[in-house]
Amino acid sequence: MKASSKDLPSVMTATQEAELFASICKALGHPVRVMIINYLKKIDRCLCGDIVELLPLAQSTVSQHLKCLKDAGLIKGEVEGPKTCYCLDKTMLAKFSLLVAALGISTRNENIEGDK
Amino acid sequence: MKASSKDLPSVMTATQEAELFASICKALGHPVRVMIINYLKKIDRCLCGDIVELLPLAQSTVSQHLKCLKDAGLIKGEVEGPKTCYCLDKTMLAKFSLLVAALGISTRNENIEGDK
DNA sequence: ATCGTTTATCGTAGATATACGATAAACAGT
DNA sequence: ACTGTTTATCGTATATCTACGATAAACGAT
Repeated sequence: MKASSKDLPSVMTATQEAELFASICKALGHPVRVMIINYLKKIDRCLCGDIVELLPLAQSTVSQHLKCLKDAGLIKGEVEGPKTCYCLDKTMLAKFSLLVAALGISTRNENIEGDK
Repeated sequence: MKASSKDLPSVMTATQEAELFASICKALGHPVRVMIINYLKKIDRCLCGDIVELLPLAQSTVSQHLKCLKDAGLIKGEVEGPKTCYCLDKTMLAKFSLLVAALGISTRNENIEGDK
């Protein structure tokens, strides 16, 4: 995407919020990563190997998914010797919740342009 | 040894909810599509051409993004002669809201596996 | 029927994503 | 130092995504 035009209407500007929201959604856009998030929500913290044992995926693949979630800021990894302990980053998840709320699904809708 | 997909714990099962959530997130995982959603939220309904005029993208590209959002169920397209009028599908957006709420990072820590 | 408008789809090129095995790196314990 | 354990990263093959132009399809109006 080019998105360098400054004369675009504000809704169509690639705002930081839209970018952040899209990047989080992208990270959550794979079932395995959603499952990992759900799993972490349940057990609080875990090692990469724990997930490898639970999923029919190679260790390198799981590690890659974890990296994806970590790059998006959704989880944190704390190195403990040769192991890495992962947990949810609740700050980012809360931020995500706010962004979704800002998508505003209410039945009300205000007309900004006035007409069409 | 690895568990076969039948023995996976329920959190690690590719539930319909996880699949649905991931597919919605995937559709929202591109800034342009987020902008389109925001735009639709603002003006309620619009044509493909309206968006083409606002973004530095080819018509075919915009149409592709619209198809992506439509396939994910986030928007509806209503054919009006040679034109197609797009609007948000608030039902799906509400569903998305619920799924995000289920991710819920707040103090409440309920289990989302019950499948409503 | 023909023209103009609008949109969807096709074909395609280049970039990302996703999976894997192999390997390297970082320790803990002998 | 050596071994075993755990994880990250590299290289790679395949698939999907993203963008474009060209074209087809649908329709209203001449």
